[in-house]
Order: sequence, then C-alpha cells, then structure tokens
Amino acid sequence: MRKGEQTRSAIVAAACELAARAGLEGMTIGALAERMQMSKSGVFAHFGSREDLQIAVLKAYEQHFVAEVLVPGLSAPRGLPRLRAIFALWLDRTAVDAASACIWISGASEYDDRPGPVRDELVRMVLSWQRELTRAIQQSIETGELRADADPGDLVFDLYGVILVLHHDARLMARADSVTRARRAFDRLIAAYLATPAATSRSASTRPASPLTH
Amino acid sequence: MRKGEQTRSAIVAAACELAARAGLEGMTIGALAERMQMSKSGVFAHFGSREDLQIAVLKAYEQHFVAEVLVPGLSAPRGLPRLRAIFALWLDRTAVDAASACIWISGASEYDDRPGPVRDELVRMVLSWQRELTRAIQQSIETGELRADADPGDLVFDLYGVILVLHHDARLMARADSVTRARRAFDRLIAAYLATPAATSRSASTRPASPLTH
DNA sequence: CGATAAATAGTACGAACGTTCGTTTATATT
DNA sequence: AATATAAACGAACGTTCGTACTATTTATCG
Repeated sequence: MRKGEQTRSAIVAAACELAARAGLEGMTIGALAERMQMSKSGVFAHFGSREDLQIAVLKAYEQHFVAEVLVPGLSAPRGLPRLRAIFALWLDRTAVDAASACIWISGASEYDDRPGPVRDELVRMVLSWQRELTRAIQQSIETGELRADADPGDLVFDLYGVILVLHHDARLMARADSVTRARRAFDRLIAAYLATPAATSRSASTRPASPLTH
Repeated sequence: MRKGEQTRSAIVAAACELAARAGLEGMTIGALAERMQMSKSGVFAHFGSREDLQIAVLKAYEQHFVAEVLVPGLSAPRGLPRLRAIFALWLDRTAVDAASACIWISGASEYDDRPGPVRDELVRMVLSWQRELTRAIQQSIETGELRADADPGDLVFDLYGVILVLHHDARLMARADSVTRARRAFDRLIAAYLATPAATSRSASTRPASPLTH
C-alpha cells in the first residue's frame, strides 16, 4: 500500500520533468520507464491509461504552481503589492529554470485542437489561475491603486501575453534578456492601468484625443 | 518533370493544413498520404526525409505569411499607419480562420527543446519577421509618431505577446472576444509608446471610458 | 513465520511511425 | 511509335507506441 503510492509519486515527479522537456504528448511511458529504471508495465500499472498519467502530471504541476506562485504571493499585502509579488514569482519560474518549459503553455498548443479529458483539465487549470489573477487585479482596483474603469480581463490578457512571449523568447529564441524585457513590459502595463490622482474620475471634459481611432 | 513539381506543391499545401491542426510533429506522412489519396512512398518520394517535408511546410507558410501580412502592410504609408496596418493584418490571420493554428507558434513549443534543422529554420523565420516589425517601429519613431526614447525591441516583445495570448485564448480557451481584446491591447500598447506632444499624464489618457465596461 | 495481497516484471499484441526497395504505371522526348 | 525517364505504388523493414494478460517478486499483516 504505502510502497505503491511512494513509487507512484516518484513516477509522477519524473514524468513532470520529462513532460517539461518533451511536452505532455512527447512524454512516453517507455522513456519514463527507462528513467525510473523500471519496466514499462511496472510504470503503466500505476495508471489506468496514458491519459490518466498525463492528467496526474497536470495536477502535480498545478500543485507546484500554486505552492510556488500563488501561496507565497498571497502573503503580500492585498492590492498592487500582491499583484506585483504574484507576477514576480511567476517570472521566477521561468528565470530560474529556463531549460524546462511550462506544460500549461506547451499543452496549449498541443491540445487546442485535441478535445478530451486532458484538454478539459488543462483549460480548467488555466481558468482557475486566471480567476486568481482577476481577483488580485480587482482588489488592486478596490484599493484605488489601479484605475476604477480598468477591465480586469484585459489586464489578465496582457499579463498572460507577457508570460507567453517571455517563454517564447527565452526558450525558442534563446534570448538572455527576456526576463528583463518581461519585467519592463509588466511595469509598462501597470503604469497604463495605474490610477492617476487627477484622472480617476472619468469626466467628459478631460477626455483626451482617443488613440483608438487612427 | 512538370507533373512532379505540381503534385509536390499540392502535397505541401495539404501538409500545411495538416500541420496547422496537428503541429509540425503531429503531421505524419501516413495521414498526408491518406489525405492526398496517394501511397506513403509516393508522398515520401518528393522529399528526402520527413525533416525536409517539415522545412518545406515552414517555407510555404512563411511565403503565405509575407504575402498576406507584410506585403499588403507595406502599402500603407510608412510610420504608425503602416505599423497599424501590419498588426491588423496579422490579427486577421487569426480572426478569419480560428480553426487552424499558426505553425510558428505551435512550433515554438514543439522545437524549443529539440535542436535541429527544423528549429533553425523556424528561428530564422521568426527573427526575420521580428526584424520587419522592428523596422516599422523605428520608422514610426523617425516620423515622430512614437516616442524617441522608445525601445523597438520592447515593442516587438509586447506585440508578439499580444499575438501569442490571442492564439492562446482563442484556441485553447475558445474565447470569442479574443480578437477584440487583442485590438484593445494593441491600442493600449501604442498609446503607451505614443509621442505625446504636451501631455505628461499619458497613462490616464490611454483610453476613453466608454467601451470597457466589465 | 506464513498467508495474502500488492507491486513489479515479462511477454505479446496490433497499430503506426519513417524509411527503403523493386516494380509498375504514366509522362515526356526523340 | 519507340524509348528513356520521372512518378507513384505496394510491400516490407525495424522501431516504438499504448495496452492487455500472465507470472513472479516483494511488502504488509494476523
């Protein structure tokens, strides 16, 4: 009983590392068995199917992500400091280990055209994470640090874009200054959403020339 | 003689559609043969290897991309209008056909840990495209439309992020309003980089208050 | 300790992968 | 029309994939 769960979690841990490099689809049971120095069937027996293994990897990843990004981020005071802390921790996951990819990001490309339980689980996790981001943003609005008319969904969109392009540039393009650029991009974003003391009220008289219409 | 090149390009065209859905790695010769109603060996004979086929697909994609985004974009007056045109055309590629992915984006995840000729070709293409973007941005600075102290590399970074998160949201998350959000994100970005003749408080004036009720 | 169940190994299967080879069909040239 | 060459086929190669079934080892507990 105990031994089984022990090796099972060891397999999942190894599978996480493997999936981080080859993707959830590229992670094969054969390679996993070789890495674990076990037989294919021995590894396979711990999961009903390959899909179950992939979902187990996803759940383990989410657990790590929450523990390393969300939880420590929540210890920062609510509002903009917390949002900054969360994003900084999010960035750290890329900065520290540039060799391993985020399986949420690689999975997005792998499963965006492949319906099934794995995709459902992935979408659920991303949604859950974006909800947390939205909450931190809304709180930053409530504290008056971000503009009252800011759209939290827009900022989540922007922040996610920064993370995606960070991974793209750091991993595919192998650019060393990616994290620095991502930090600047974040600061630029926050500056655009920042509540300026004079312009917090949306009055028609102070309406500037709109850059929307070109 | 002529027949060969004809079917070869037909194969590449079919391969492009296939790769757009399954990725460059997911595109198999068997599936391609079935789609072409040819034998596997008949398809294979047109390429020395699977890698050559993948590279042929990449080149065909680049050709289409340039023809549909860069070339028509260049007909807009240089400076900010051209940059806007290019981005709008870039967006259209996602908006029109949300069912098919960009193989540059899916390839980024597929090959960021897989060295080889395919990855090299992919990186070369992305670099080439980012150079074009950089040029359009620099020209927008020269015309005085964008701030003189703006870092073109930063804006390229930001723009690419918008495209990446657009694909992510539209395809994986199946959000219908992704293109709208991407457009707003672009406008926000440009506003942040805009050369403001007199205003010092550009952050609050990036957007009129009307269309962003959440 | 021995019984019993859990955990792992072993083997095999069918399918699909990219690739090679020899042959046949279709096209182009003389 | 005859011939040379290009194009496509069909079969098979060796691998690897996920999975099923059957032993055999190992751990747990009365």
